[in-house]
Amino acid sequence: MPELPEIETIRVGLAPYVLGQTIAAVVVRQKRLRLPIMARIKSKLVGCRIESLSRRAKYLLIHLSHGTLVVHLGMSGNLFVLPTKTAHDQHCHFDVLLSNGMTLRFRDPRRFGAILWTAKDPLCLPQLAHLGLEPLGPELNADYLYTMANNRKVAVKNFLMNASIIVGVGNIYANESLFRARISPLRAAGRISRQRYQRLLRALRFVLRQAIRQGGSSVKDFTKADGQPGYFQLLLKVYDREGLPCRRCRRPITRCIIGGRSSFYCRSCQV
DNA sequence: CCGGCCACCTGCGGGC
DNA sequence: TGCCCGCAGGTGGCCG
Repeated sequence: MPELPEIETIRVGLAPYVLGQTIAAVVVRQKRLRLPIMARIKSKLVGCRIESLSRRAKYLLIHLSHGTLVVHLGMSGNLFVLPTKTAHDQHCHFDVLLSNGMTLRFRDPRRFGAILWTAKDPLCLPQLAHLGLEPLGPELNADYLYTMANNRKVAVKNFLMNASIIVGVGNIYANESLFRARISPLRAAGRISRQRYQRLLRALRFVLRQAIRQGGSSVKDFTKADGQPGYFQLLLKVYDREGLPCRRCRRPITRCIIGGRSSFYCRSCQV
């Protein structure tokens, strides 16, 4: 489900319900996520106030009056705000009960997500410390991509999804931005000109901003904090469109596996 | 250092 | 109807 636009949508959607609230209680039903929820996390959280929400890569950072709760949604995770006492199922692993009678709930069927807590700078956590640049941040430019790609033989799609280079780009938006930039996902990262990286960066930023504006994407089940579905899926040009006509040239969209992940592109438009 | 492969886990849809 | 297989938005460890 979640790439950068979905996390950003969740961050903005949760804010009005959780900011300024005090944590009254915490329920851990399943601590075995991709990384286990730390023992006695309740004692770290109860009594704290939620000060602000931010995002780094695909991690949501919940800044507390003492410490930071760091949430990653993996492949199937979601966060909702619901009235406390709302029924839960077997995938609702973690609840934060707030002083306003609402509960912040983490649900994740596949349990590839993670919930971390730190008293220190969360950007110093091992999971966050070595991440690449934010795609919408000011430090990133085409020269950076061109330089980092130098001599790399890996497919540009994998390069785009490499979080030590640039963060937040998952399978959907890698495919979509390469289509928009008219670059083949199979092309070696080191065989792309500076000018085409400029084009790719513009396409990536356009696609991400558009998805954020539309309230996030999802193939199946993405819903925003208020339970409304995201609508970006209506705008997908290539992802999950194998055999369907290219929106630009009408030839069928090709699917192939790159780096173990399904990839979609137009063999005519993308070179 | 780089790149390819695999594991982690559950659910769903398609084919037989 | 029901079973089995392949596949799914991410990350990171291991190995050559």
